[in-house]
Amino acid sequence: MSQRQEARDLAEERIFEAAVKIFSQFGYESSSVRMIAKEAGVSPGLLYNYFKNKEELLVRVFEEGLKDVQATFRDLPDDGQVKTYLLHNFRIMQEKKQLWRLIYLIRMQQSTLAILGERINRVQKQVLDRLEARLRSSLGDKARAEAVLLNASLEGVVFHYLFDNSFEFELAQQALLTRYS
Amino acid sequence: MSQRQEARDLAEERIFEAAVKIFSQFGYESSSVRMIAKEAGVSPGLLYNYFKNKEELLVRVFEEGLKDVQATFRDLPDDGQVKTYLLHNFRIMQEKKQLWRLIYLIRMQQSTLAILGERINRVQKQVLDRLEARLRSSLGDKARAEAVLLNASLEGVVFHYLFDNSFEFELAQQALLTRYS
Amino acid sequence: MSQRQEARDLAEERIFEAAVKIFSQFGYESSSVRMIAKEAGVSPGLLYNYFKNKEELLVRVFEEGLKDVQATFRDLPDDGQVKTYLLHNFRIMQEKKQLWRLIYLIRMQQSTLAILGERINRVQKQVLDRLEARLRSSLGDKARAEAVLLNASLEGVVFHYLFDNSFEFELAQQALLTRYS
Amino acid sequence: MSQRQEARDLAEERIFEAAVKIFSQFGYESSSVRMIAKEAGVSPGLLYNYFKNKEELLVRVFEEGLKDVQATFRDLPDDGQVKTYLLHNFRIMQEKKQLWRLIYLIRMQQSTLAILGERINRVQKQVLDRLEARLRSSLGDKARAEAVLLNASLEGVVFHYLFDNSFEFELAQQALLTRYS
DNA sequence: GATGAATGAGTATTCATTCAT
DNA sequence: AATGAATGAATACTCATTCAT
Repeated sequence: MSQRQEARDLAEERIFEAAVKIFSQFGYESSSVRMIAKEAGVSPGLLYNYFKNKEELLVRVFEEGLKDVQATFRDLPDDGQVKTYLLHNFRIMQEKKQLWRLIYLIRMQQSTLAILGERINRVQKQVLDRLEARLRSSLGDKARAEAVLLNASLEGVVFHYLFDNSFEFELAQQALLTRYS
Repeated sequence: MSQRQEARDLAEERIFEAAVKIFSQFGYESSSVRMIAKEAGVSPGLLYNYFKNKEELLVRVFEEGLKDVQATFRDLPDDGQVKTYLLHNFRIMQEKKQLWRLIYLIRMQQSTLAILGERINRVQKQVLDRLEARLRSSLGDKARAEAVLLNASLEGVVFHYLFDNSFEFELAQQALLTRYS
Repeated sequence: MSQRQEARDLAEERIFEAAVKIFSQFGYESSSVRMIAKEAGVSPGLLYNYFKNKEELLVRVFEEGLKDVQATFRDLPDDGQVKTYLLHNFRIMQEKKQLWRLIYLIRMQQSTLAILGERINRVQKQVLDRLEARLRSSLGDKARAEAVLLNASLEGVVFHYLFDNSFEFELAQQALLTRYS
Repeated sequence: MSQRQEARDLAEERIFEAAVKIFSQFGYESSSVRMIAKEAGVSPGLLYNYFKNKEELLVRVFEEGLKDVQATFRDLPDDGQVKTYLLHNFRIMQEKKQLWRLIYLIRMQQSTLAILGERINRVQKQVLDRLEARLRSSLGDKARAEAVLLNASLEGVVFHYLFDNSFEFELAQQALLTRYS
């Protein structure tokens, strides 16, 4: 029973990893279930033992990925400073590049946003609130505006890092970190 | 003859507008030729009287849009200051919302980047160089790094404006403009 | 009135020639009405002023072509000998290559044969009867069998001449003519 | 697993047979994938589980058919005489009527010749060379010309047998065999 | 649990034909 | 007579999904 459960988990895990890889590479619509199954080394039919359909697979991949990122954030030592927050972001962005690509793709696609938009909005709000809190002490009532801008700036940097291969990331990183030291 | 030409222009224009709308809403892959034809109020076959294929339609939409944006930029009064540049961007972003959405979607999708990536890279480089030139006088050799960061920040703001409907644009805009006044 | 008639005939003639060329090159199904119109230098719509549809165009082309061939035959001096008949065939085959290709294509295509099969059978019978008559004096009651064989042989040579570009026509021609001298 | 394989083989076989039938009846271009699927009693999509595309289906049908014919030739007792060769041809022509129709259709259609012309030319050359060898002993240096003519004559007979339902095959056959006895 | 054969609706594109001009 | 814009059905092919094994 336990063995069977493990086998199940193994297959599910492989499908999962494959889905992250394929979705992040080709986007939701251009990724076929067959491609994911092949990448996972299983038959196309097996996906439907674990996921109701392609859409649910995307949702689950997104949810798990988000949990993963949030857990990583929690585990990193945090002194509440903005600089530390930025460094964490740059680190995770590099470690979970595929996942981040996927999250951005989902945020921009009407079809996927319809499914996951609500969830994304909640996370955005949380992120923004925490960033505002970090800025509050030094900036006072300008903290909210600066938080909104900093969040957008950081996402702009991440966006370029993920999708623009001529992006001079080091320069942007240094400039941003210097500003918050 | 003149009536012919009018009919031609009208149909082409309607297909064009429909393509901008549908592409920017769903992205290239998820937009079907049928959807575009329906939106334009014509039969699917008619598209091929005006555009060689779906890909050429995308390219034309992109090229025309870019030309339009560049012309608008040229027509706006410019004192060479960063603040003015930002204001122009915010203005165009709002006026050409659909087009900008489309450009972002293209930049993130492998299949469309394969078609238009080269063109986009050239524009990116040009934008960056001009931004660097504006910053040169006040920042000296830190101008490049700041240009890269500012460009990313601006794009982050645009990104949120376009795809995040809970985005507090006014706050971000003020914060950014204040910094460069 | 007469001028108009001439104009009509001119356009019809050009469509005709174009149809022979295109049909014989690509076959009936693979030839598009647009291709024929383009080749004729007229608009696609004009075809339907002269021909009810694509099928009727084929039928008319075939009929006219056949008439043309038969007229040519009639005009050539004939001494009633088999050899002369063969020479006439080789000559026309070379002069009306396109037309002959078309006739062969029609004879082998179910769709076109359904339309023209009856007509073709009648001509075949006529050809065969005349050939038999030529052979009667020298061969007596074996004339029919020899006529059937000779006709098939001749058509085999024509077939290779038309569709097999590695065919050694000169050799075959000499061998056949020698046999009937 | 065995049942799987049986199902596979059965479906593939049915599609194959259907393709032979439809292709030989209508030719390549005029045969639609739908028609073939319907004839085979399967859904159109299933074809692509067994054949990469319509063209590969044609190639496979052609190659298999040719192999089959060549094997039959090899298995028939052969004394090296022309008459025996002719008899073999008449026999196979009758047994593999559909296949032979298809081969003739392929040879006359530009689109299919582009695919299979090379292969067909090689076979043609081989056939001709062997025929020449059979004739060499009795005809000497006229063997080549006679081989070319005989081959064309034989093909003319086959052509009429396949595509002309008023063809008096028995007469032609007797006349040809008599000549080489 | 796992397979992969099978389906059928969907995709981009072509094309004979019509008809207002 | 002549045009060519417009249509809609047809084409080859793909793909998410189901289900017997």
